[in-house]
Amino acid sequence: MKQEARTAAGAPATLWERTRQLATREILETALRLFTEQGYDETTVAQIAREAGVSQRTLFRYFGAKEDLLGGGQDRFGQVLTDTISEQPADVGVWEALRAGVAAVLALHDSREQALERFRLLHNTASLRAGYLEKRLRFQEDLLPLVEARMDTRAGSADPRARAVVATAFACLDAASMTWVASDGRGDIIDLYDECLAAVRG
Amino acid sequence: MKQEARTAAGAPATLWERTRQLATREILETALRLFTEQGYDETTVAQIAREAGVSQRTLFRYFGAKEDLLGGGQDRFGQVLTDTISEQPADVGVWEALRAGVAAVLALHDSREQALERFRLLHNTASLRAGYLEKRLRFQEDLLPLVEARMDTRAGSADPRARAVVATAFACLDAASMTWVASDGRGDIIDLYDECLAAVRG
DNA sequence: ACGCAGTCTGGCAGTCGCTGCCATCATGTC
DNA sequence: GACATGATGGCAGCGACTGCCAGACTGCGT
Repeated sequence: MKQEARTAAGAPATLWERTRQLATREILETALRLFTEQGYDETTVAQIAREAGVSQRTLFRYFGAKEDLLGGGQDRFGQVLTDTISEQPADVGVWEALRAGVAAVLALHDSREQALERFRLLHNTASLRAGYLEKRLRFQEDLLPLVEARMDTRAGSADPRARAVVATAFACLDAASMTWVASDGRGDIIDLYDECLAAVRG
Repeated sequence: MKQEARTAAGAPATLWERTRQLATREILETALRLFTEQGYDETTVAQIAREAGVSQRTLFRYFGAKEDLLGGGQDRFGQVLTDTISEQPADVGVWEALRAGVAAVLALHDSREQALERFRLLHNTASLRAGYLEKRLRFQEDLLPLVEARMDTRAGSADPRARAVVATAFACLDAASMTWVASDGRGDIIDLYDECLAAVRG
């Protein structure tokens, strides 16, 4: 705790961190390659560890679960979402604020191809969807207070409307991304999202 | 295949079917008891099998997975949903048809207490939610053609609107049931559902 | 340069959900 | 009573994941 490693620029201070980053990258790349080559379920953690040159035990110390090997740091998504939304001016409506959050998260992908590959893997693999949906629920829970602040919510805990609004936003995002994948990445997801919302609130 | 067992009334024809039903019920009751007593994740399949007086192997032959031990035959939910919606007259709108389906499924529970207990277990157990959400996705996929038939959907596969509508309906159902559980089962879920939809469709 | 302390690593065993295989036993039929 | 048709239970095994322990390594003070 005495000497923080520089997170942004510059080489990491200690040798440990350097090797750690190297191993992390190696594991991540191996995993993504094997996943796309032979599918998520057909790839065992043991295989990834073997080909990445680390022990299975170490791999599980780096990444707590197999899902985490997808990379992209999905946990960051939640952060960006809540940050973007809470940064919106107070007079911006709920739907607009949510849209801004969604757009910010979508802009997080490195490239169109990478996004397409991730979404494709996600929507086509049952075991992955489970994890994604689980995280999604946590995001929804985190967003709840922010959304309630922008709606005149009833007192007490028996007001389902904020929950419904948040869940609907995610539902539209899902529909949009699924359609986007189905059409092989034509157009912009955010346009599809707008279309979904229009269809729902029309 | 030569002598069908009577499904509805009367004792089942063969002894096998009788014992089978008995074992099924015994397992189901034991499982539900243990789940509510000590939680879902804290209850092992081995324990259920032991206390129900069958081998673990047999238990897995009766129920393919641990989730299925929750009973209620959630697979039936999907059937009732699609049936109810497809039975709606052609001039009934999408939202109304979906609402009818939701109401039909909710009416499937034996009692208010049972429904509350199930929803509570569902919303509080991560591993259960995963399975539920997975099934939900299948239901959504099954509903898609029915909903598209009631909307003037664009040609091609790049129309996300039907997906969005279905997903929104489920999102509202989720929000409603979560709020219902949070308020310990006060009021009717279907009323909360209506409130959610009203909030979304403004 | 050396030793010590704090980490990191790999391997082993074990848990839990779940499946395939096979011997055994009960059931229904001829 | 003999025989085919299942149902059952036990065993081994897989895959994700965890706890534990010994050994290797790095960083730091001397």
